[in-house]
Amino acid sequence: MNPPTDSARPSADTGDARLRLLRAAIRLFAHQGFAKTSTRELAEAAQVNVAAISYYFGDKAGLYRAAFLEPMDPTEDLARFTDPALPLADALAGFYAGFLEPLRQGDEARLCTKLHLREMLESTGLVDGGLARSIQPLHEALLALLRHHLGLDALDGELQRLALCIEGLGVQLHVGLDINEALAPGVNTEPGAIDRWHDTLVRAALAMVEAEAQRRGRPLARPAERSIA
Amino acid sequence: MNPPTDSARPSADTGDARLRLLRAAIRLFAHQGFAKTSTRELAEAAQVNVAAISYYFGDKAGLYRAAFLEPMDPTEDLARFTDPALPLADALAGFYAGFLEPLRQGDEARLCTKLHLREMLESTGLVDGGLARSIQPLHEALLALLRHHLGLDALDGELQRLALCIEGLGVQLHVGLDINEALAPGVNTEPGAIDRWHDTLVRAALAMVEAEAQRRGRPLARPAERSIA
DNA sequence: CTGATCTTTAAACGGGTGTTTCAAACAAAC
DNA sequence: GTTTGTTTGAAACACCCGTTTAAAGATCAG
Repeated sequence: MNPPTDSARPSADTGDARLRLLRAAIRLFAHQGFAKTSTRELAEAAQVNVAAISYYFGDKAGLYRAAFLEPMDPTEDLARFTDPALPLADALAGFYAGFLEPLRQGDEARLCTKLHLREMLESTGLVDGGLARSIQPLHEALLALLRHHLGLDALDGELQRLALCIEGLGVQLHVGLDINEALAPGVNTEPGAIDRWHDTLVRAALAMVEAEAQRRGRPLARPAERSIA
Repeated sequence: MNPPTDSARPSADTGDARLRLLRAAIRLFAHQGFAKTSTRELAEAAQVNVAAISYYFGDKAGLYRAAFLEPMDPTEDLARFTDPALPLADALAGFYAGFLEPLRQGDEARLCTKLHLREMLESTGLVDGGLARSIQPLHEALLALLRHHLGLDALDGELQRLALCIEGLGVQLHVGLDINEALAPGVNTEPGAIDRWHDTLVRAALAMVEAEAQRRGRPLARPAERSIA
């Protein structure tokens, strides 16, 4: 009669249906989006009655929100590169590590980021502030990092575009996971592929930042030691 | 009511209902995707009866296919940068021009590319080979360009990743049109924004290619004042 | 055991979906 | 003017959607 809320949930052992539903939601929503995923499909995938959706999450949108917000911890990603003492190359490596770590882990984490990416590209409007909470801080932190290493006081359009380009490289990896594999077979699947992508992305970002520093006639505050083998 | 106000229209063009439907399809499908767009919504937007969809295109999927394939001409984009005589910077400028031109034109072209991008990201399976036909040749051409300017005979993973990064920058512009504007207001809308994006992208790609040339110890045919360590 | 509370079940509801129907309206050829 | 073939319009069809309902099952304290 009284649906349990997220805060006051009964013992964990009974929440089996809830958990299965949540997992199925992450998978299906990530794969085919919100509109193309029906409640009956979700219920069947989770081996749960359709009514469980409204029972545990209110409605389909509530389930989507729960699946979306489940594992969000933006502060963790930020900590990897915001330290101003880090050399630029290391900071960029930390920045992209946040993008690549989900790929290293199992399908669960990968699907989670795919879900977030999907929301970013075509916002459903169901997750209020989900974008701002996860992306905006990352962007601000990257801007601060670039401003610091470029020795700039103010923020201008070129810096914004540079930041968006650097972020775009990371986003592209997830967004184009399938199509990249189609264009260049093995680029994502061969052993050590993720490490190679990491190196490539860091080098690319580094080159962009250095080129920008040169363009402005302001050499990098902390010249990154190139380790050319 | 007032079905055709243009009663004087000659019947040579099979009625403009088909065209209006096609235009509405491009707009609506690009904005909200296939699943979220209903046939009645399409008909109303085109000021056409619902039956016209099945009459002209068979069904909703047929209309989607028609809207998707309508203005596809990949050869035109290729011609902009495949000339081996072009300096690298000019070739890259031509490469990105293909991405940016739709942004310069009206909404029609922009929505068209958005439709293609959307299909690329979450393939509906409705357009058979639509991806391969439009993207694959671009990728191959870019690979050839890079191989030429880097003086490489063979094709390796690092070159593939470099090409995907360069393409990713162009894709990111369209994919992240809305979110980029949210993160950095004015970056897409201010006057001359597209020209600035063009410069930024070309510089970024150039920096990536030069860094790769340096990494391989094979300076570009047209080296900058960078000293080789 | 009884009774109370939480969970799951099957069926049903209203509404929206893609598609089809069929008759009326139309243009052009006879 | 009549006929013929085509284009349009409103309604109807069967189906699937998200959600709700009320009853049955499960769990456990007393």
